[in-house]
Amino acid sequence: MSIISLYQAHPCNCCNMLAVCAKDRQFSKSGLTDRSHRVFQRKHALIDSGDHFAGIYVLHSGSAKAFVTAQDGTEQITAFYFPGDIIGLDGFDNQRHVQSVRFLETSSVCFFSAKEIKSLMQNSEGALSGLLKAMSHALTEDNAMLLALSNSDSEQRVAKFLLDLSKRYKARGCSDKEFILSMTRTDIANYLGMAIETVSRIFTKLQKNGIISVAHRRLQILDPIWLKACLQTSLTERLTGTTSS
Amino acid sequence: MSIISLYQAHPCNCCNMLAVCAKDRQFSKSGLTDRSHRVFQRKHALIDSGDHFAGIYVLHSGSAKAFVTAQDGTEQITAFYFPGDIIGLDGFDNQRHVQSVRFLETSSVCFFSAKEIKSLMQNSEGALSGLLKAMSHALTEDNAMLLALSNSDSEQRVAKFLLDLSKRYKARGCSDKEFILSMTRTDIANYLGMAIETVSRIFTKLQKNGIISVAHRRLQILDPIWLKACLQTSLTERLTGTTSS
DNA sequence: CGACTACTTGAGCTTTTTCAATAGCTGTGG
DNA sequence: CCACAGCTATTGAAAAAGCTCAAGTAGTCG
Repeated sequence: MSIISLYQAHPCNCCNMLAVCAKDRQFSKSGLTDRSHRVFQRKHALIDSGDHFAGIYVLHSGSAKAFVTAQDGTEQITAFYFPGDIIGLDGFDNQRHVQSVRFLETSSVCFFSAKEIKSLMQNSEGALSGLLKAMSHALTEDNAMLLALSNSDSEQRVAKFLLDLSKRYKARGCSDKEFILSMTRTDIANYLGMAIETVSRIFTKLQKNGIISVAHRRLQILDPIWLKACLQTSLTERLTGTTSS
Repeated sequence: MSIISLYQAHPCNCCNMLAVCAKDRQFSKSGLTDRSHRVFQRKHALIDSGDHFAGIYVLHSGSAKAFVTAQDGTEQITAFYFPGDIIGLDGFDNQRHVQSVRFLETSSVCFFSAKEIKSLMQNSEGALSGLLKAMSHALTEDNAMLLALSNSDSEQRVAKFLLDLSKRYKARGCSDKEFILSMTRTDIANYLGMAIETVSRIFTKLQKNGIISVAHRRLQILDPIWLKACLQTSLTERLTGTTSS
């Protein structure tokens, strides 16, 4: 029940999260009071591909990325996580993790062991349907991403990416107009399936047209309407020759 | 338990499937004996996007495709299903389906209502972990697809697609060297995120190089080794100028 | 302060798409 | 049994989108 209500609310404020984790500690009074919360630094690994599946994590603060690795070593980022997101759902299959997870900044997570999950699921109908929902939701996200990747050009992908971030920040009570990109351009490019130079160029283009303002990691969405319009048509199509200096 | 063992085994033969569905009928002797199996014709819909989530289906025979639809009406195929595959897992989130599902040929499915699933999950630990596995597996598949879409060129994608099909047919006891493509070129192109002409050109190219033989819907993999090699390097790179007539 | 990493920008090149034309297959009806 | 319509697939040529390479700038960390 705890894991799930948390997932649905996408809470950012620590109070919610702590309440949840506190509830969890009450639930299984065994010995994981100290293990249930862990803090990690930027670039550190939460999960490595191939790791044994011990349980799932709820991101408490900070942010993280998940990626899969091909035989030739190339990596593909499959998700970015923000507070309240559940990490490690890919481990139920085969009891091993397929994805690796690294933090993008100093972050903390709350751990739920497989045993805890199992008993939660069997004792609480809400928890069960909640977990199924969470996984189902992750599937939907992936599908949306697949759709975006194969049916959109670079500009549309970047626009979609920014709007997604905006939505997620808003859901967490943060500003949806101005936020810090916790991932590098390289991460963004990888996630969106394009070259880093292309990301850079599109940022520049959007900025020149007054749709966003981007300086280093700080991003502002100046014109959400136009940004949303980018999802449909390409900028150059809509502006019939603008490119003002 | 029944749904799951079936998923893991990926059985193609009807006996296995029927046994499973029979087991299921025993389990809930209510009134769904007649509703549990349904037959559909080619192009008919099993699920439309937005449909209320009633339960999940196990494909019994035939094949199907799932796709999501963007605001502008463009569709993106997200999965192909073969006997034994579970359909409809995206519905747990929001109690509505995001994906639509259409059959590629005359097919039959076995239905498990949400109620049945719930009681199965709470009474059988195996069933629970099995369902979680199935969903987790679907996530992994999606991630693999994401990886392929953004890190491979067209040739590698087509090669991967054919090898995947081959593997899935083999798992179902069918030949992994020769099979019928139940989907159109358009479907393949859509799934792989490329133009239909590109699919056609790559098929031609692979055939000219003696790697596959393709006539209409019948496909033969003549040289699996080379096809696998296509996943790594492009054909033209490996053949240092061949293009024999 | 220097090395390093992250980011931006330009130019040529490659891949893939788009457009257009053609051919083949399927099913229907005369 | 053939002809026709409609869908499916192949092929070529031109155009576009995005990638790679290369160089340079700007923050960041020790």
